[in-house]
Amino acid sequence: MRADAVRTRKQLLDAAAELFAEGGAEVSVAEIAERAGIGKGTVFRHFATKEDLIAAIVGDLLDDLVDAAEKRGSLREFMVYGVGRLADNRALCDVASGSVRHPDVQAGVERLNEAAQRLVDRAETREGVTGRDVVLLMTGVHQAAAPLRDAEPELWRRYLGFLLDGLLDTGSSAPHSRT
Amino acid sequence: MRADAVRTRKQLLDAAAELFAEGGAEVSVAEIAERAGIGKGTVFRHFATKEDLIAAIVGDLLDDLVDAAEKRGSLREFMVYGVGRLADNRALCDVASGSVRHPDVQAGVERLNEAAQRLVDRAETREGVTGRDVVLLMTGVHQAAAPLRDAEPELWRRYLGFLLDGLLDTGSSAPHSRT
DNA sequence: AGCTAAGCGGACCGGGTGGTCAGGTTATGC
DNA sequence: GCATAACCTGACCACCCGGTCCGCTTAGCT
Repeated sequence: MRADAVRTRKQLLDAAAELFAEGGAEVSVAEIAERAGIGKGTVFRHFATKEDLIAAIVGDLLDDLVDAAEKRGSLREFMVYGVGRLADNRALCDVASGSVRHPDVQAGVERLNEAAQRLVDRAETREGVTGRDVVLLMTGVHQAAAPLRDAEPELWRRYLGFLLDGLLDTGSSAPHSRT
Repeated sequence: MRADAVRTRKQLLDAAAELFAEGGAEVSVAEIAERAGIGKGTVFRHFATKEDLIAAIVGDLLDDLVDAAEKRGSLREFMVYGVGRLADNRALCDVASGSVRHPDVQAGVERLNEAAQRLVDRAETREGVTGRDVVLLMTGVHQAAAPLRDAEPELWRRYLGFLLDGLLDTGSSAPHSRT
């Protein structure tokens, strides 16, 4: 790959990551190209399809979450981190809601489910809770708080608290204790 | 209003209600007109804008939920009913996710929040829970289960159970409180 | 320096959208 | 039955989208 192509590709990926984070996967290719300072045709030289570009961006986000699942100690910590990421990245919300059907993305979600499962195995949760449940419920918590994202950006923490009290089977802290 | 116009309007509203329920608010006006057996121009004779049509349909759905909140005894029953409605009506999901900005719809949501508040007042919930929280959390529960809507259509019941255990402060069957 | 292929840009294409309008049709009051 | 206004229609418009393509530029090897 030629040196200038590498530079161009980086500009493209940076712009796409930024715009997808702000506006979700519906951001137009033209807009991304403009932000990257390149032509629209160039976008399709690097990625055959818009979906492929989305998959490249979202794949990194999912990898980051998998890392978090493996490095963070507790299920609770992981969920706090995960919902936080959902809250500041709309593209992640799009994959969570199933509107991104790219195979790479689905594989990434599968890896995330498995990583979450490992956390569940180590945690004391209600009977029958799976890693997949945890991942889905994180998106639910975020979606609930999303309409007030601007007015109350920290609302999801409260909602995640409600859920965790119903989900975790902690012998220590009583479920309904404040914060 | 002329008699034939009344009939036409009904056909339009029926078709729109059906299609919005199945496919959400993104269903095209052309599609609605076709299903109703009328011309596209006729749609705009009855509703100045597509948003107005959506608001008319969604307004009825919200009224139904307000009725449910007033007629159902318990908060739990209401939430089961509400999430069930979300599960079988995509237009309702769209208003829940905030993608419908019509003032009539916002007013409807506000009425729903108030009705939910009355249920909360009568229920034993965790401190500080509001009717608005309840409405938002219903959408969250649904959104969490939505990606598996086809594979496991009843999944939301399980997730709603988790949430209710964290939300309700039932003196009788304390969920996990080993106190 | 010069050759060549890789890289780039933006006009262009087909398809789909919400919305408009001139002109034909029909219900309804008289 | 007739006049007329309300009503309906579908061709049409402007706009936006993802994706293509060809002519121009330029990096990099020799």
